[in-house]
Amino acid sequence: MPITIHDVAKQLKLSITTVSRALDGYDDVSEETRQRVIQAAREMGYAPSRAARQLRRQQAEAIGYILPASTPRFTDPYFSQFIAGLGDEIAGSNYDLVISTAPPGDAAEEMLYRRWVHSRRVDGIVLARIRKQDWRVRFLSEAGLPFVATAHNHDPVDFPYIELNGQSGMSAIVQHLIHQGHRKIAYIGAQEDLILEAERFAGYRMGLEAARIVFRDDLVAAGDMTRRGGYHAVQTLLDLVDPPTAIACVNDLTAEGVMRAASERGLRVGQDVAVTGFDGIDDPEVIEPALTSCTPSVYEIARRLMDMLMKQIKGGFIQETSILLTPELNVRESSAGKGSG
Amino acid sequence: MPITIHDVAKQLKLSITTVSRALDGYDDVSEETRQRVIQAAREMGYAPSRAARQLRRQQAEAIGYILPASTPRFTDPYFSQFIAGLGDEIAGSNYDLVISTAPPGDAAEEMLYRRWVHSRRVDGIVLARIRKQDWRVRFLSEAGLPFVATAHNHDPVDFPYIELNGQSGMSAIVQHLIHQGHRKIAYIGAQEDLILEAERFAGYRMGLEAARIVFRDDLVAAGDMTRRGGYHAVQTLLDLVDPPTAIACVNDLTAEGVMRAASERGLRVGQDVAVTGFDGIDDPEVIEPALTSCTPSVYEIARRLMDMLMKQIKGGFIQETSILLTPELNVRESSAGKGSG
DNA sequence: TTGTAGGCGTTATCAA
DNA sequence: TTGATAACGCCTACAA
Repeated sequence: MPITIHDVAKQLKLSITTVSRALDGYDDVSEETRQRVIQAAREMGYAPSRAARQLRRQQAEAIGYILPASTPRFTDPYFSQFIAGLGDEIAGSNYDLVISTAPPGDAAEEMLYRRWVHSRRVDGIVLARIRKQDWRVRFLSEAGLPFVATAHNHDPVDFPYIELNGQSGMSAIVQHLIHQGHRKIAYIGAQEDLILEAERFAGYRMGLEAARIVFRDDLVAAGDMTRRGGYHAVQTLLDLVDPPTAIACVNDLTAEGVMRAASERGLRVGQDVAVTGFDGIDDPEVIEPALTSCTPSVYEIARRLMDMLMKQIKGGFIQETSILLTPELNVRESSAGKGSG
Repeated sequence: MPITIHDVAKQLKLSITTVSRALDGYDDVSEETRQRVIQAAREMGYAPSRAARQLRRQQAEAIGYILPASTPRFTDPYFSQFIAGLGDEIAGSNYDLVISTAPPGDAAEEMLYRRWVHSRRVDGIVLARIRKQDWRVRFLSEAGLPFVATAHNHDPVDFPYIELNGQSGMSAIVQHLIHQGHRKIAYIGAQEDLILEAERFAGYRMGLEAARIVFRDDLVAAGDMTRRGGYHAVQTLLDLVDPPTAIACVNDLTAEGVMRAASERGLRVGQDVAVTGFDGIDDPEVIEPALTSCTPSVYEIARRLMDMLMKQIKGGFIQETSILLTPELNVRESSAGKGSG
């Protein structure tokens, strides 16, 4: 039988009101009483019942995040880091992070969102992988539930998000490579229907144009944002009669696959060939050479996103509602080498 | 303003009692009434308030899992898959999965567990990475909160777990390697305070002994269950005057690091050197050669673990309280090659 | 500075 | 078969 506020009150011969307010830090309770209450609460192992407090306060004190588990075995470190960022940021408050998995676009996904909203399960939601047309956006904004997202889309509804500017970021990467002396710069992209692919590819072309380098479409290959995708996509590029000296990848995972393929062929990454990523996965798992990518990292973005959501919930008002971050280049070994001109 | 049971009752000119029971499937309500209630509830978008129901029922309808985020940027795919397994299994019920992050052994970790228990935040907990001496075990069993773990330890307390038998598994791996013709078999282990390390290492030695191969301690290196750890640990082994022809790793990630190091040195994994993992991470990210590891996978174990916990919570009694699975070998390319004798 | 009392939305007991 | 009513544990306006 768990300890309730009544037990503490009885023990101290005080009313539950006083106990409640002493614990909540109201200033209309004498310092001496407060100390006694705090002391007793700790000794008895008392913590307010979550359910009761939620009912009374009409707040769930929880944030929800639905993992887009397309396969049962998703393992992009992007999501681990994203969750870590959300978790670390929320840790300071006493809000909880509630996580569910559902395949994107699935009926189960819709059920889940509805249940969370109708049963007032969470006070806010973090939306990942926004689709071009996303019913969730309208649903949540109609329900009046605060949410933030990792990208914007073309829905008519305005909502807060933080997004890395893929175009300027990729353009900067290409210009960096050019600055290193590279002229034959390849690009490995993602699935065509993703917004981020369109933007990053546009950035790639922009970067080339800025240096008046002619676009060669044999230097473009399609991956799928996985290591494996990068590994396979790069094979054709490396087999070319006139192969690239630098390879700009749509994300970090693709770049890791590329590096693996290169080193299997005896090419030294950072010397014989330059490789760059995008996303800033800061991963102790990753092995040298360190990957040139950009900041802020996913982890950082997740933290800011959570902060933004909490402010929205608490204050009701946030200053910046939509943030388009210009990524900064984080040059490391993988693109240190000089191109062959 | 969310819809409550009163709204539904008023709309139908029924009492809240009837509505509640119609929705909960009691059989003392006429079929006609039930249909009307269900219909109206759906139309009005009614779902019972989580908080109120929890308060009344004295149940949180949630399971907790604390991610051992040693650094802010943990990214072991093991955890992604573990979470996916928990999430997919719980999805059938209307329980939620509550996830927090805390560095293992940290004060914050302890606070978190205490808060969850005292505020009756969760009905059960999944414990990962059990330590040899783990205060959590005693704490939870004293608090009477159901929990399950991914391993047992030497605490005097009995608790339900599912565990891959590290000893027999690793022993089987070593014997497999011996069968392939290897005699110089190295082992790369994990942190010493982990139970799984003790067991898997014991399995390694058992496997050698079974074939009367003399144990060489220069063939043992310590990693930390990361790719990077495997990558570094294997360097010394490969630099030996009399290097190993096969390397058994404590987990899949370590093995990936080892494969990377080997291929950088021009060694063909599966031909020049055999490498094996442990855990059965079934990861679309992983690149060839396919890694010899074992089944059932983490994902599978997570599902069974969640199932076990739910049964314990619901029924109060579970048949098998501790399951020691004998892992089956999943031989793939990485250990296909023949040893040099 | 402290105590009394009402109600948050359910579910469960009992009576009609 | 249905309805009135009492908790569940907490917070807070109001009274003392």
